[in-house]
Amino acid sequence: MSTIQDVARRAGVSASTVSNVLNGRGDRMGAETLARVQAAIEALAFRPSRAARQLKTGHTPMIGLLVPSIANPVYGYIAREIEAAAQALHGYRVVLGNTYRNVQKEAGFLNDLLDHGVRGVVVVSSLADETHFEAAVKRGMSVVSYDRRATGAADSRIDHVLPDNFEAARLATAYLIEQGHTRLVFATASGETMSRREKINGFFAAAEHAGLRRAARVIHAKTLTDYGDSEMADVGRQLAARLAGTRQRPTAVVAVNDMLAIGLLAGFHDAGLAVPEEISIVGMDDMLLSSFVTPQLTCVHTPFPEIARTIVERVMARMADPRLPSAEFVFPPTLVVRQSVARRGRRQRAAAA
Amino acid sequence: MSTIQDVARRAGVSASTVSNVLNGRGDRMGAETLARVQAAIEALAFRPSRAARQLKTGHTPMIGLLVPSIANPVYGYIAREIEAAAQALHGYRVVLGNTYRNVQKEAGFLNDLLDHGVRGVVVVSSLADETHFEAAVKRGMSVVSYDRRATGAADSRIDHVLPDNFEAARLATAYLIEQGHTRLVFATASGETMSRREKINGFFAAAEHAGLRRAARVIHAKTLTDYGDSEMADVGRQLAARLAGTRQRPTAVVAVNDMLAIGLLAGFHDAGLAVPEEISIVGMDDMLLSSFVTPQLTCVHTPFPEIARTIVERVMARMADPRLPSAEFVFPPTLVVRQSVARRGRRQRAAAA
DNA sequence: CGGCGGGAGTATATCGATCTACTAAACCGA
DNA sequence: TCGGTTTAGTAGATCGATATACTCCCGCCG
Repeated sequence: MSTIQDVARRAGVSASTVSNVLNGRGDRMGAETLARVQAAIEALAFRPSRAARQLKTGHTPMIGLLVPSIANPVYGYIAREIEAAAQALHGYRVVLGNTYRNVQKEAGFLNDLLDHGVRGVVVVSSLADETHFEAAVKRGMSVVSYDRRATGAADSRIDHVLPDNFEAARLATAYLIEQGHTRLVFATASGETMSRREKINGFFAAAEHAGLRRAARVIHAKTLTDYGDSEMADVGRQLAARLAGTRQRPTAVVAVNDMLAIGLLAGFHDAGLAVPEEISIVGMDDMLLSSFVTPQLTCVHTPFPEIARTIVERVMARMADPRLPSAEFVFPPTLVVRQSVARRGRRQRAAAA
Repeated sequence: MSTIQDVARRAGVSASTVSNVLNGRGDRMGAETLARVQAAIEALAFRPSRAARQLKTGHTPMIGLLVPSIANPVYGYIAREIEAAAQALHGYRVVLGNTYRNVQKEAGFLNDLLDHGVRGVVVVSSLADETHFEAAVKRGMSVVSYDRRATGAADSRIDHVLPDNFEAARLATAYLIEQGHTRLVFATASGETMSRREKINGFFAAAEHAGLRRAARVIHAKTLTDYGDSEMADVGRQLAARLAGTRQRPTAVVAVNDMLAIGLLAGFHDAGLAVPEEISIVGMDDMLLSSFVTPQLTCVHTPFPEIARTIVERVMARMADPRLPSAEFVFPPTLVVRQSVARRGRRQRAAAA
């Protein structure tokens, strides 16, 4: 590995001059000197050491990315978009950490990033408690959070990017009602994240609006760890088993997310209940696989690529100016109709009664 | 952010002494001095700068992780395991890169890692051409490759960890034959990676062994980009459509991986073909979602957690001693029987004829 | 009493870049 | 011809740690 000194020597100039070339200040020297330096850089295949650079400048082109578990396809999808945007648009690399929704792990990751001189981080779907992020902000970290709303602390300097979870659930529920469903269930994992809370509110709002508040209820099941992966699908499967055995079975269920919806699909299939003929399902997220399950999942779409771009732009902006007032970016959901919801007319209702 | 100098001043010692404390050489000083230094570190919440450390030592506790696309759930799963192992077992962080199976992107990532002083990298499912990795090795990088076999160059200093792909396909195919299937197809994406080649060989070997070589064939479809994600599932869906329309339809298909198998499931469903009653499917990988699709996917299991641990141990070992002779670690596959394969007796065959 | 070994701790060069402040020469107009 | 301004380029401090090669002092042995 050659250093800036080697280049300087070979080009017959000082290290300062090489540094100037490196940093786009080629105009501060003669054309021929510039050419000589460039030739030397080329010849030695010289690449400046990031560590040395960072030591002097305090910057390094990296951001952290914290997800509950990258094995969850939804987080994988966002992660891909974020990495791609950071890299292509800003030349930044991404340090990935699985947090398993664990405060210790999150705090540890943040500390390590700080040690490494990384000054921007994206936090995906973390728990409600934001205090460790605020500590990091105080130590100079720019934090952008995905899928969490701002908490109490008004001037926390943390940006929040998120889908409109209330509206997403409202939309899903309203669609079911429109299709003639009246006995509705919202299925989720126990453990309250912010987004779950808001989805539940949206669900009830839609039910209320249609005068079905009393026929709408929420069911949930515990997970061992609550960080996603196939566990979320497991929850769906359990919930489906429970619902299948119920008297006065609901005719439609709104799933807190697509992973859970996929679990419901599996569980209803196990129980011999046909979806959507006997029970309808709406998911949320619209993950890459949602159109590959049987039946194809009707769900609320989240615009992940746009969201990822916003997230990345925002970390970059905040790193450039940490005093930026914190902001919230809410993305509107849209409904994607596929095959997991059936129309339920008078006929079926009569038959069921 | 306080520095080692601040700590030294506060403890009334030299920076050297603080450095000694930091690096576990507390025995080189009086007990009371040690205590004073520790107190100062504590009081200032001092954490040494990685950049400075790295500049001096040439090391940084990070490895690179290169995947075709982290949005592909299978890669997400391995990535989670690798990150967890690197972090928990060695305190290393992971820099993630999506390569889209693109040599330029891979080479660029490798260069960036080298610039950052990262000296170990895990390469998942890359293309056959290994020359850019060898270039990185020459520049001091320790490379461990997953799911590729060693190429020609005998002393490439690259380790290879992989499932036994030949055996995996052989196992899947043998199982189908055992269940009475005779018209077999191996479904894959076009574009030859090493692992695909070996799986195809295993497929034919099993067919041959059963005297069914002439009834076995391979079909494939093009992908735009060939890096996984939902595209692999798309290929499956296309292939299913094609197969559904064939005279002398196969009775069973071996999918090159679970993502493609899921696509087949979707495609056959679209075409009104029942799986497994009318056509059976075996997948490979056993991804987290394979037991959640309908019907649950029978597939060959890959022991990802063990594989991940081996990979991590190997990068660490190689970073500790780059002259380690390169090695290959092959993991045996096992069959997981679920619901996507039906037994096919004389009766069905007669009916089909 | 002189010298030697070891314990406790420090001075200083170093890693590889950046950047501010400087110099030396050329140029230029009056 | 001289001071002032550009142009071209450099010296050297600096970022924050590490590590080698010291120093200083004490005790102990012969």
